[in-house]
Amino acid sequence: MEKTRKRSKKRDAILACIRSTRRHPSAEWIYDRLKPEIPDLSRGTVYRNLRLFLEEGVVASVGVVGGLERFDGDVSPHAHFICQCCGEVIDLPGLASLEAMAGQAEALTGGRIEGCAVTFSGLCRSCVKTR
Amino acid sequence: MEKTRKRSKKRDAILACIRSTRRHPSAEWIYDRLKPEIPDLSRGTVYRNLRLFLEEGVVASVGVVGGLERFDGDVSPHAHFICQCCGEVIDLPGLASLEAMAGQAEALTGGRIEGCAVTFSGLCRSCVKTR
DNA sequence: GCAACAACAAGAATAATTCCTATTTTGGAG
DNA sequence: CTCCAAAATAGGAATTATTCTTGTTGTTGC
Repeated sequence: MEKTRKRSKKRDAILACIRSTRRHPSAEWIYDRLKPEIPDLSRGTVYRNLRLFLEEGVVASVGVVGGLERFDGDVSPHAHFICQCCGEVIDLPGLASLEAMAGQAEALTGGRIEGCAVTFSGLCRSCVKTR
Repeated sequence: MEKTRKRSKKRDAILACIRSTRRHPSAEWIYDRLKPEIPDLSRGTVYRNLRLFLEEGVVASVGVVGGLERFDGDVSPHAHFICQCCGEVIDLPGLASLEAMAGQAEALTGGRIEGCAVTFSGLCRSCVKTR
């Protein structure tokens, strides 16, 4: 609404859906969630708009978990924790020294850095318990 | 050689191939490179052994670039830079505060952290020039 | 050498994503 | 409001990386 430049109800619904959850959804999850509400929604539309959002920078890709790419409506720099057991993706805001690292990386590569993903993996608290 | 517990010439060749390059190869790249040398090599063998190596911890997954998963024979903790233009993956060793971040993350999640991937993306030096 | 078992080849099967074409929706102009 | 051109979409076929299956080959220990 605020940032997207182009029209379309479905596009808006997809973006709203991503922003409405902290679950870091996959394309299929978004499709399943919106389909009842918008019966004539097709997967192609979800995939296409996700790519557009990535280009525009209004959503970010968190990585691939269990073969499905996961997205995040929060594009501010922050890290993620991915549970190898249940596949849950958890935000880790406020991690220090993230920008310092980006600076070092830019100096090392001599390129232009546009994104930064810090991802920890392991077992989340509840999966640790059940083992 | 030093670390793998099980037999097989082809398995050894695949691991040696990964360790012989800094290009962070994909499964297909490994297959293409070894095929002339080992004509009766099949893709299944490459994929299966890569999964085994991941389980054993002798190789690491760097992420998916352009739809292909990329691997790294260097499993020591270090960051990567991925060029969005040419797809090159560059090592960034010696980045400070990586372990401090892992500690913070473990405290935040209350889970068990087993892996850590720091990935910067953008344009590499040569791709910046050609733009 | 031979039995037991792990590794393998070959290609079929799977599944996420992209692509293609005809149709629909949108926003603006008359 | 109506009509038009451009943009977006539906639906499903096509693509493609990866996994799975079956029968074969190679290896190890005896």
